[in-house]
Amino acid sequence: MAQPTMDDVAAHAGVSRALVSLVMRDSPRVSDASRAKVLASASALGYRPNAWARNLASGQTNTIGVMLNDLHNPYFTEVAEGVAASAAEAGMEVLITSGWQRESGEQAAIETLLNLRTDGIVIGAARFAPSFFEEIARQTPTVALAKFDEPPSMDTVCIDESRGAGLVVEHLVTLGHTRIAHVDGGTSPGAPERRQGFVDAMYERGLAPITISGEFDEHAGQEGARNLMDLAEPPTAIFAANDLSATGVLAHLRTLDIAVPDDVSIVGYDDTVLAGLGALSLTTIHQPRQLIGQRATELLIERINGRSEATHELIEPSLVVRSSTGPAAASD
Amino acid sequence: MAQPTMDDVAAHAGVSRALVSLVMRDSPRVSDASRAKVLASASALGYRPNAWARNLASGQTNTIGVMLNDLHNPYFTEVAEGVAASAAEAGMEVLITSGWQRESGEQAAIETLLNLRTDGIVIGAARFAPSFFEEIARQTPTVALAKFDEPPSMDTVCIDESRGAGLVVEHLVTLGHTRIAHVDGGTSPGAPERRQGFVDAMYERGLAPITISGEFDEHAGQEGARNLMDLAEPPTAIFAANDLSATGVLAHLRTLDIAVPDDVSIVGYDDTVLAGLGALSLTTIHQPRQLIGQRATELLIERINGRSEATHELIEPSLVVRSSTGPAAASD
DNA sequence: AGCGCTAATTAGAGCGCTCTACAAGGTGAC
DNA sequence: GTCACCTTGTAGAGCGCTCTAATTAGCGCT
Repeated sequence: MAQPTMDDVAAHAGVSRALVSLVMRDSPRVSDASRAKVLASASALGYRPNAWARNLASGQTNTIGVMLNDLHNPYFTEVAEGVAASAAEAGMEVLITSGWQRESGEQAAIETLLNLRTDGIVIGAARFAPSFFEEIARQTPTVALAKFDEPPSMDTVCIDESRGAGLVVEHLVTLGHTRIAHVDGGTSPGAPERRQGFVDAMYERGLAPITISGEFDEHAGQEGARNLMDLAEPPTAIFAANDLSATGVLAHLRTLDIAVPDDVSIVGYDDTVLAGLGALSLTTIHQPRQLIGQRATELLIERINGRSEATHELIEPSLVVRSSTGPAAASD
Repeated sequence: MAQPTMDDVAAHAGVSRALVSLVMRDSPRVSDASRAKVLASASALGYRPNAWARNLASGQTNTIGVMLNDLHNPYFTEVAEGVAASAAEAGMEVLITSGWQRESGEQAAIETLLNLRTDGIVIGAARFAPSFFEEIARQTPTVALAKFDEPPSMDTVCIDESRGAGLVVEHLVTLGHTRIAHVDGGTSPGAPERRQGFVDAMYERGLAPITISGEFDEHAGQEGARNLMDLAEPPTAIFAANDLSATGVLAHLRTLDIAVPDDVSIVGYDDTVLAGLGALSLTTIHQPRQLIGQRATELLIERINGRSEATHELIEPSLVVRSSTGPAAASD
C-alpha cells in the first residue's frame, strides 16, 4: 500500500515537485494549464498529501487539539461541537483526544496533543492542578474550560454557575415561593458555585436558604427529597444540583403522592435531554455549551495570532421554564 | 516559543543525535549512564519529541483514527471508549474526528485521518455509500461499525439487532403476552433490523406481529402508543424502537391512566441512561458498546499486521429486565 | 600484547513536504 | 534592440526525526 508522493505526481505531470506543492496549496502563482495538468495527475495516481510531512516542513499544523476528560458527558461533546464550528470557519482542523475519566489518561491525552504540536489546545475540565495547567500553557496556546481560584495565565471560558443559581431563585421567588431548598452536588465541578449562588441569591432577598448535601446523580436527589420532606416545614420548591438529581427528587415525590408542581416545584440544572422529556418536563438552567466552544476557539486563535494578555470569559446561562414549577401553594 | 530539538538535547548531553533518539524510543541498546545523562538533558531543556517528524521518519504513526458521525450520541462515544482501551493495551494512540452530523463533515473528517496516515481507521456509522467505504478501505486498514447488504471487503463489527428484538419477544411471551406491538424506528440505522427481528420472532411463535411506523424519538412513541391504544384490541405489550421512543409510550399511557406494567408492558432498546432512571425503569436491550470498540480495534490491529481476508463480527446484545414489564393481565 | 566478540555509539542518508531565492520567458516602453 | 518588470516555474536546502551500516569501546581470553 505504498502511497504516491509529490515526486510521483510531479514526474507523472512532467513538472517540478515545487509546482505540485503550489497547486496543492492553491497558490495563485500557477497557470491554469499547469494546475489542471497537476490535478489530473494527482487524481490519476490517487495522490493524497501527507499531513506529517507537510506540517513538519511548514512548521505549522493548522490544527487545534481538544482534550475532553469524558466523552460520555454531553456537556463536553457539545462544547467540542462549538469548537469544531469555529475552527472550520477559521479553516482549521480539530483533533480530539480524551482522558476517559482517568487522570493518567488525561495526562497522556495532553502529551499526545503537545507532541503533535497542534497550534493550540482547548482543555475540557481536567482534574489537573493549576500548576500543571500553567506548564501546558507555557508550551502552547491554551484555553481552559474551568474555573480557577487565582486567575491563571492562560485564557479561560466558563459558565457563570452562580448566576444560573440566581436565575432559579429569582424564578421561584417570582412564583411566590419562600421556603426554597437546594440539594447540592457536593464537590463535583461547578457544584460549589451553584450552591454559593443559591445561598447568596436567597440572602439577597431576605430569605433563609436550606441546603442539603448531595451528588450529581439520581440517588442523591431521592435522598435529598426524602430528608427535605421529613422536615417540620418542608420546602415548597426544590432546586436540585442538576437534572439527574432533579429526576431523583421527582421520583421520590411521586412515591409520596406529592403533586408537582402543585404542591412542590422542582428545578434542575444543565438542560440535558432528560429535562425535555414529556414525562419529566423539568424547569432547568440552560448552558450555551456550543457557545463556550466557539468562544474558546476564538480566544485560542487570537492567542495564536499573538495576543499576550490572558482573557477570562464568563458565559451567561439562561432559564428554561417547563412544567415542573408553578405558583407556590397558598399555604400560609 | 521555539522548542528544543533532538540536536539541542544531544549537544547539551554531549552525545550524538542518534543516541538521543535511541533513548527516546526506550532502546535497550543504550548504557544506563548515557540514558540517565540524556534524560537529564532532555528534561532540563524541556524537550518533547515532535510527533510529525517522528512519524514521517519512521513511516508509521502508531495511531489509530476514529471517525464518529456524532459525538452527541452516547452509543458512539462508548464505542470510542472501547477503542481507546484496546488501543492503549496495544500501545497505540487514538485520535478522534467527527463529522458533526453533516455528510460533508464526515468526508472532511475521513480526509483528515487519511492525510494523517493513521495506521488504521474505525468508522462509526457514516452515511457513506458502500463504494465510498471501499475506497477508504483501499487506502488504509478500515473497520466499519455498520451493517452492509453485501459483505464488504473491509472488516465490520456490529450488533445483532434482530437478535435483540428476538430477546424482547422471548421475554414478553414468557410473561404470557400474545398481543405484542412494535413501534418501529422508521429507516433510522438499525431500525429496520429491529423490526424484521421482531416480526420473525413473532411468526416463529405463531403470533401475529403488529407494527406501526415511527422514529427514534419521544414524539413517535407517543403517537405510536395513541394509535395502538385506539385499536379495538389494544396490545398488552409495546416494544418501542429505542428508549427515547419508549419514554414517549410511557408518557402517553400515563395520560390515559393505564398502569405500567400491570395493564401494559413496555420495552425499550439501547439501555441508555434514560432506561435506568427510577422514574422510568425501562426493560430494555443492552448493547455492549465498549465491546464493539474493543473488537473493532483488535480486528484493525490484526489487519495492520497483515491479515487479508475480511472478518465480519456480530455482537450479541442482552436483555435487561426492569419494572416496565410484567405478566400479561389475565384478560382473555 | 593481541585477538575475537559483544555492547555502545555515531555518521549520514533519507522520510515527503515547504519555502526561499533564483531563472526563464513574455510584454511593453522607449 | 535594450531595459524594466511581471508571471510562471524550478533548484535545492532544510523541517526534526529514524534507521542502516559502520565505527569504536570494552572485556575476557590466550
